[in-house]
Amino acid sequence: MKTYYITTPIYYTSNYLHIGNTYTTVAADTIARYKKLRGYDVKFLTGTDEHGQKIERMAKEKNVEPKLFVDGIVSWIKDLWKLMDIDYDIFIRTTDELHMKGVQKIFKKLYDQGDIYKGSYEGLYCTPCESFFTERQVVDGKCPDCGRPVEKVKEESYFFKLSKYQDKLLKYIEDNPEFIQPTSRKNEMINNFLKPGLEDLCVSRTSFKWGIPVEFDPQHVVYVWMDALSNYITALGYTADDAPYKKYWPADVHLVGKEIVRFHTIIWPIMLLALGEPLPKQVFGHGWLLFDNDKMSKSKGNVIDPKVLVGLYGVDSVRYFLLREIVFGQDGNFSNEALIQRINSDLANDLGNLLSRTVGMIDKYFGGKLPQNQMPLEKDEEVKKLASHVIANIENYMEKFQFSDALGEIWTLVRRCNKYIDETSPWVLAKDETKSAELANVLYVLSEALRVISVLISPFMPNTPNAIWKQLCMEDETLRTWDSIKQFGLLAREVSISKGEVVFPRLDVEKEIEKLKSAIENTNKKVIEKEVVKEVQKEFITIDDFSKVEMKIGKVLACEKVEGSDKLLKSQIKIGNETRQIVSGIAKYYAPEEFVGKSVVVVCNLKPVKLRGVLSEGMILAASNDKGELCVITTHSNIEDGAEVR
RNA sequence: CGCGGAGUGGAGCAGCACGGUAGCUCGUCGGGCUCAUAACCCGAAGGUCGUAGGUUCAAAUCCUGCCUCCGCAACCA
Repeated sequence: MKTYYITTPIYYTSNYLHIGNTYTTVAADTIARYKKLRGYDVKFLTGTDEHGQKIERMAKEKNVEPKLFVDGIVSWIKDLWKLMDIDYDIFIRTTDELHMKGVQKIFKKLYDQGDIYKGSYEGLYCTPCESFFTERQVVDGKCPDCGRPVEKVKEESYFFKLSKYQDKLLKYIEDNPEFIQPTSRKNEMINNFLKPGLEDLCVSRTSFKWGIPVEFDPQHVVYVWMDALSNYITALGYTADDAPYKKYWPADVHLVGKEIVRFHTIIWPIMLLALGEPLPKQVFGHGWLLFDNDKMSKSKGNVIDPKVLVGLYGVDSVRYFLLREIVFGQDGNFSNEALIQRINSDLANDLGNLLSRTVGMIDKYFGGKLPQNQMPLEKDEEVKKLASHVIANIENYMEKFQFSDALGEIWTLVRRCNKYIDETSPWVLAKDETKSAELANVLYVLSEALRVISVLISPFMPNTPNAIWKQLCMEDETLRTWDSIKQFGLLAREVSISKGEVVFPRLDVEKEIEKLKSAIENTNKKVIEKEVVKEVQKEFITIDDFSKVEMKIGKVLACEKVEGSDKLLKSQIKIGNETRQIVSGIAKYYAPEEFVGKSVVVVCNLKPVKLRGVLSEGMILAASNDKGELCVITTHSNIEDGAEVR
């Protein structure tokens, strides 16, 4: 059996995913389902990229282990894929043992053969933020995050010799026009990066720990791309013997967003060239999903949470919209109006209604079962002919991932069926007893067309076909295959029906838009980070664990706002015979002057950290709720500072 | 001259790599039908294809300049 290996990018687990990530994954899922339907042995890979400084830092802020932090996000993501009916075969996490081992081996191999060497990385560093920035990122010589000056810092790190392979890669790209799709992106890569020449890539870091250690130099962790990109082969057990790797690699297609085409068409192929492995057959860089023609971003508060949409309209509607509305490869636009309109006109009016009227007539005119005696009409031929055209066209479009066109084809058939009803006017036939055989035929043709349609939409919309099959009592699974629909008329003549729910109820446009708008706004208001901690699984600790935390009563001697921050207060706290400086994120709830004199609970043996560049030697305990309201813990009656809390 | 994308009837998009009647969905207007989810079917109006030049018998499509919008620039799909 022919194999087909398709991948999505692995998603970075610093936050929840939005509709854009969902878009990529839905597209990949649709291709995977389609290929399965066409008889391929498919492997569909997705997963998560879980390392890096950003995650290390976020976890630290939440006071959880990085692994625990990402576990929370990963389970959220897996839920999302379940919700979206994503039928992946492998879910790789970069924290998986299999992956980490694989990356270490790859790194070592490249080092041993001289493609990775030790050098020093010079970059612009912002000490309070503990981050490196590129020259382009820096704004007027200042850190783009906090606005403080950055300084040039040298750090020992390993480099990967991209330049060594650039000519080989250029040749490969030119010899394989299908490799980078769409073509416009190919030109971009060649002109923008390959022709000017590549710089060697920094592939290790010593400035943080949350990553895969370099086996032979554990000071270093493997940096970003070498870690992330390797997933496509480690997931198949690249380094193990007789692994699926041998069967499925090279990948048939890596589906990626346009912003990471570069990594997938330059760094990744060069890694593979260096390893002596075959290159993926294709990297497809699709466009972005914009919101009302604006880029989605958290700061703009216009991020669409797919769970909200699915909650309101169901998976199939959302998947249909994404794949129909947007030309794959180009940027597309999400808008509430467009979503509602698509659902209404295509799904409710055209498809849902077609099913409903067909089933309704079989019920009304024949008591729910068509008679054997049927008489074909001339008009049938047009429907049949169109059906086979449509199938052929879809096969064409799907090879090029033109989902929108493929769906458009299906809908020409749906519309043709509605027209066929008009042309044959079953309600007229029903009045004339001698026309009973013609009437039965009309309804048979419609049922059969619906069977074709149901199979055609199944890669795009995994649930709707079931509803159709149920209403048409189509239990025979051999009638649900791709090959079976190429023959019009396989469905048994005596169609029985069982009336069911309306598959896509018609929506009241204005009401729905309002509803959608407020639902989206509400979810965006929620402070996302708050939830992360909640979702991290709680485990029991023992009294010994608890006693590791040293807490004492402290008295606030002085307190002031931390400059450049609207959340932080810096307090001098007397704890017995020592005084400590502690920074806490409570400025929104306490004015510095009202905070002075309070007795508070201080965690004393917390590792000191710098917050906004200000040293903090401990933590003041406070209670906070989901609304973000906050209240510092204080004492009920007088007790001297320095007293232990236990 | 950093790189790339976009500019097509009221809205959203296709078409452009291989020049030759400007297509689709929604909306608007008119008509038909009544099986159906006030759904369906037919018809009509509406476009100097951003702009200025060029190539050509012929340009939305190829070339050049300009204008406007957007994105990327080594961890946003």
